[in-house]
This record gives sequence, C-alpha cells and structure tokens, in this order.
Amino acid sequence: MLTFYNPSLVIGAMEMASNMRQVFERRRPLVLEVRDELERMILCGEVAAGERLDELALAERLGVSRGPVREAARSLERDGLVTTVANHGVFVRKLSVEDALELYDLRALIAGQLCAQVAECADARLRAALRAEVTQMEAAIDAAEEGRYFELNLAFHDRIAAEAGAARTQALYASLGKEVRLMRRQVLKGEASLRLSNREHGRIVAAIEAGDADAARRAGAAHHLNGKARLIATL
Amino acid sequence: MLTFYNPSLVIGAMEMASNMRQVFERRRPLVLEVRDELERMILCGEVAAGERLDELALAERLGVSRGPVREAARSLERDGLVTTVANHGVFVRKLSVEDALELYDLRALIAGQLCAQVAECADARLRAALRAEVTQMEAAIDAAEEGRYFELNLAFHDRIAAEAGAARTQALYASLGKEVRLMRRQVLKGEASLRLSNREHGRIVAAIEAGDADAARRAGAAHHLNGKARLIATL
DNA sequence: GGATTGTAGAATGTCAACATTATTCCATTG
DNA sequence: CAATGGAATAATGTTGACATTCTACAATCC
Repeated sequence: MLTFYNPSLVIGAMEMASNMRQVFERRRPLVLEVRDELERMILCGEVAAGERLDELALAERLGVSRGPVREAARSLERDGLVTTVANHGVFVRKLSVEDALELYDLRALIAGQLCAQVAECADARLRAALRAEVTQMEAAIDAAEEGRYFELNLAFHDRIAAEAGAARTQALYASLGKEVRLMRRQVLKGEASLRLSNREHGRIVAAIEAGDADAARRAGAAHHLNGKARLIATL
Repeated sequence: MLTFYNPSLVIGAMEMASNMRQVFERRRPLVLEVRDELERMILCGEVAAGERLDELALAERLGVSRGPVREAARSLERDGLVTTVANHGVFVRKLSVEDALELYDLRALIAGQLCAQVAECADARLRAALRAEVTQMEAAIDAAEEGRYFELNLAFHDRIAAEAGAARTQALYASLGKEVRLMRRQVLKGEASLRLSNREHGRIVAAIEAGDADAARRAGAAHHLNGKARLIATL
C-alpha cells in the first residue's frame, strides 16, 4: 500500500494548535472546488451570459478531469446560473428582463418571510446588532465608501436570513441572490439611492425591534421591491 | 434494464406512423431516465428514508454505468430529495418535523403568491375551468372516490401554478411539492377533511373570480397552512 | 482485559478512453 | 445556381478501470 505525505506527522506540537483544523477537517471534494471556481467566474462576469462552458477547456485549465467539471456544472444548473442543453453543453444563463423582474418579486416574498420570522424571535442582542449595522451603513454613506456599504449591506441581509431559523428558506434566499446577480446591469448607486436603501433597512429593524412580524414582512418585501423599481427605472 | 429503441434498426412501414414520434424525437439523455426512476423509487417509498442509494447496485439494476447514476443522484440532491455525504454516498433525505413544517410555511407563501398572480390575470375561461374543477372534486367526495379527489386536487393546484405566468415561481412550487412528499406520514383524509379542503379551494376560486389578488393570496396560503395544521394534529 | 494499531474489504472519487450526436462545409445533383 | 446529401470534425454522453477514503475486524501491546 502506498503511503502519502501527511502534514500531521511533521509539524511540531507548537504548530499543532493552529493547524488542527486543517489536519482534521476532511479534504473538500474536488467537485466543490470546481463548482466554486465556476460560480466565481460566472458571477464576476469572466464568462459572458449565454456563453458556453467548454468542459474540456475548463478541465485542462483547472487541472482536473471532465468528470468533476460536469458535476459542478450540473450543480450550478440547480442554482439557475447555467442551463444545460443535451448534446450541446452548458451555457451561462441569460436572464430576460421578465425573468429578472420575477426573481425580484420572488426574492421580496422570501425576504419578507425571513424578516417576519426574525421579528418574532429576535432577542435584545440581535436587535442591537442589526441596529448597529444600520448605523455603520449610514456612516459608510457619510464617508462616501460605497464598497464598504455594499459589504455591510450583504452582511445585514445575511444576518437576517441566518437568524430567522429557517434553513431551507435561508438557502432559497441565498440561491435567488446569486441568480439575480446574473443580471449584469448594475443598479447604479449614487448617494441618494444609498440613503433611500438604508432608510428601508431602518424600517425593517424598527419593525423587528417592535416585534411586529407583519410590519417586518412588509418592510422586508418593500425593500426588495424598491430595488426592482430602481432596476426598471434604468431600462 | 433500461433499453432504448434504436431508430437505425429496421421497423416496418406499417409501424412507422405510430412510432414516428418515438423515432424522430431525440433520445432522452440516460441521466434523465435514471433520474426519473430514482425519483419514482424515492417518492413511492421503495427506498426508505435515510437509506443509502448504492451506486453500483443501482447501476447494475438499471443496466447503465455508475456515471449517470451519480449525476442523477446529484440532480436529486438539488431538489432536496437526497443528501450527499462525502465518501459515504447519497442517502434518501429524512425530513425532521421541523423541516416539514418549514416546508409547509414556504409552500404556503409561494402558493399565495401564485394565487395572487392568477387573480390578477385570470380570464373568463380560466375562471370557469377552476370553478368546474372544484365542482368535480365535490362530486368525487360525494362518490367517496378518494383517489379521484387526490388526482383532481393535484391538477387544480398545477393549473393555478401554470397559469400564474411565473415560470421560476412555478418550478419552485413544484420542487417544494416533491420535497414535502418525502414526509411519509400521510395526512389521513376522511370525508370531513376532504370537505374542508375543498371548501378552501372554493374560497381561492372565489377570490380569483372577484379579481381580489390579496384575498386570493390569503386563501391560497391558508389552504396550505391548514394542511400543516392537519399534519401537526397527527403527531 | 482494554486500548491501539494495522490490515482487509468495500464504497466513493477521479480519470482517460471510447461511443454517440450535432454542426459544418463541400461535393454532387437537379 | 440552389438544394440536398454525406463525410470530417468537434463536442458531449457513457463507460470501465484505477486511486483514495472510510469502516470493521482482528492481532498486538500495555
């Protein structure tokens, strides 16, 4: 039997602690690595919408065989990032305007649900954290740091989704989030839009703090529907 | 064993007409055939919840290689019917009670959305068709034909989903439908439950006929939430 | 006797080769 | 000259074999 280089055998006791995780955590399946890379390529726009994903070329570029690439591509299909045509390959999904608008509606619906659930179960600590994030976002706008606002905005919505305690709903929300990102047409974000957007965040948190599930649902949905309206305005 | 009709083999001229479709229609990819078979096995309960799907055994039984079986299994994972554990294989998903209840909530949310959209765009023909189906279901109850009621019930909900004109939402509703079917614990359907259920159908159709989107949303959601309540009652 | 280590078996993960299908382009025919 | 038919080509579909990992069991050591 062949024996392979095992990092756990040669690292000193001092280094063990910091490397424990790496050592004991199972190696990630190759498929997941490939999947993440393909997802990144698509969401970053390195491959254009409608373009074909060449199995062989990708396999060679990533240094793996076609099998994992195939599986990864099928995995992306589930999230709506690509579409597969038999005997023709997989293509980066091209969202029609109608598709995008439907996605906004659907996402607004889910977001409303998540906000309502958070409103019903939020404790003082969570409320304070959400309120703090809104304040931080306002500060980011004041400092004209759009990148930071974008980052905080993602974290804010992720936190709400995570704290709702509904795993399946959270996963669906995240999946739809990736799907809408296929729409390259970025909703331009001037300072005015950011102020409006963050005011909506404030309304969501206010409803959560008040424990008003229905108001939180409406505020969460409205926030996404306003995003939809901003998209329409750019058409 | 899955055997396929090969158009290159001789078929008599007489048989041509009846077999035209089969001959000229592209052969479905093997993966889809396997996928459908596995899905049937799971939803029919031929493989118990939590049970492992043996790649090799299934491949031999279906007369294909392990590749298509693997891909089909991954496809099922995307629909939430199985879960994959690295180096351990794929297992029929075992729904916890919490999971099932969340699915009911999520499905109620989506169903409400679909009903609201149908209420906004339904024409006279569709309204008549929906009303007729409710009447037929009532007749099925009178005749104590539970199987027929079940069938009509599925068609009724499928029609609403299809006519809403929101492809992504419809697909999601269907996917969630398969997922909830994992919960073997059937909600027992006595005549009383059927009457109540169909009365809810009537309320949905009434709201659609009135063009009241909000009422339709509430009626559609309530119908599914009542199903959830019936499930809870059996615990 | 209990814990540990090594080994054997079986399962999944990965790969490269082969088979099939679809497109393209050119020759042929009307 | 247009249309049709067929090879050449390149992609996906499928397969069987090999590599790796995990579980179980038994032999060994403390």
